Amino acid sequence: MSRASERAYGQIRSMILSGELSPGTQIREEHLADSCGVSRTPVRDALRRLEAEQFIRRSDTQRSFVADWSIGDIEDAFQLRAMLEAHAARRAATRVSWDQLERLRSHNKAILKSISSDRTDVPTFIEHNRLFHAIILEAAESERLSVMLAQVIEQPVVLRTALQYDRENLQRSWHEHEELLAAFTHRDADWASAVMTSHIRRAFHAYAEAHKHGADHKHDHIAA
Amino acid sequence: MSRASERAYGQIRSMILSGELSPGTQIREEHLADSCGVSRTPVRDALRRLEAEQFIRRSDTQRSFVADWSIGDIEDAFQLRAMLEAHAARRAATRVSWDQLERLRSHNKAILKSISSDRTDVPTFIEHNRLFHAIILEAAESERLSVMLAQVIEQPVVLRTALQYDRENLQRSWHEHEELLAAFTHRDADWASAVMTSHIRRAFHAYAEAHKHGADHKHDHIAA
DNA sequence: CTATTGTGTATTGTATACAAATAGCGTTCG
DNA sequence: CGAACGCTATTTGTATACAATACACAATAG
Repeated sequence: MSRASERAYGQIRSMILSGELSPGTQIREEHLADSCGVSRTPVRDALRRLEAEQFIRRSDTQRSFVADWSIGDIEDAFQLRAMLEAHAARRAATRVSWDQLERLRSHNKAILKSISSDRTDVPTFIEHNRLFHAIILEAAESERLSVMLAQVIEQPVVLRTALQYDRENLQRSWHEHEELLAAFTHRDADWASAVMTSHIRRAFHAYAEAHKHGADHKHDHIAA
Repeated sequence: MSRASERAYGQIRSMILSGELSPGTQIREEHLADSCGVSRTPVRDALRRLEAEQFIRRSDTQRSFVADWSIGDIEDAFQLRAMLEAHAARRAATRVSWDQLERLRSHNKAILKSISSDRTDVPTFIEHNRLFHAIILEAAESERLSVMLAQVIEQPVVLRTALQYDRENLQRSWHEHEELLAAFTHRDADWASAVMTSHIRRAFHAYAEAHKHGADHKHDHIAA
């Protein structure tokens, strides 16, 4: 995308992710245009994209609001994510190249390193984790699947899930990745799919566990 | 959406569906603006939506083209659709209301009627079929799932699939709907899911069968 | 003859002005 | 007192002008 439009998109998105724009807030195009330093045209562009990605909802009369996710919506997203990632793993199992396998191994080594030192390096963990999953998606060779998964992965609360992990969860994550690698090495689609389902569902319960305390779910994003 | 924007969207979409805009064609905003009788602004709006729905692809340099689906892409779409609709059926099985069940039965009655007369009424079949599936999606109660399924159902080639059905296929379709109704009545999620998978996969093979003749897959949409 | 750079044209991106629609609120009427 | 109406301020939608960018093709250098 072009400069102004891309900038508006990124800026609004991170405002939502950071909680600066809290769930349920009404969005005014001109206001955002000012705070992004561009005109309304690229802001509108960005809003349409964010709407398609379900970061933003529109009322029946065309007013925009920051999406407000209930705990049910979040479980819903995890359920879809589990299904889609399992599908990706299944496809990847029979398609993954030697080069991709090497890269997967390398990222999981980096993950191990990030949780082995005295102080766990969570940002590094998150980044290599992201790349690990991205390679599987690449190996799955389905443009459509990639687009869909992006919609379900990059949601506010989901993005923050890894931050909830305690050390034990992070280590399990590494271990599950290793098992995934084993499944890929044996080209075992069923195995890969099952491990992935388990991997994502555990992530959901880690999230739910961390959030079942604190009654006001509406502001979890900010508090997390 | 507002009038001009909505109109542009519908018009461009049907131009793609009808083949008036053939796959691979470059799209020029001003040209479409003229043929829709609106300015470029709402056209751009419409293009963004169609891009999100994967009717349109953009080059790395921001030029728009009508999406050109290979047979592999189409199988891919059917695979995702089968998975997502099965998931919808699974969820619907335990949530469907009495009223929704009644509506499902009524639409399937209409389907039976449309294929029972001397001359099968395919448009009527398609419409009631669409509504039948829409009610299941409604009963599944997942906004996100609805959005995703829309992306995968409403593709050019998929829309035309029913037209490919011979009478036998249409009757099987009715029968599978009846079985789905039985599964719902018994609140049997596994059964519902399995029937739905089967239902969609059969539709894919009906499509593939009808299209394996005729070498030039690029123009199937037009020929169909 | 091929590759590369320059220039004009076509196409998309952005800003702005104006039109249409909506919401909030006070007023009036039942 | 409450409901319906209509006004005004606010917000979104559309058109248009202009800016930036990409493409096609020609000219030129190697």
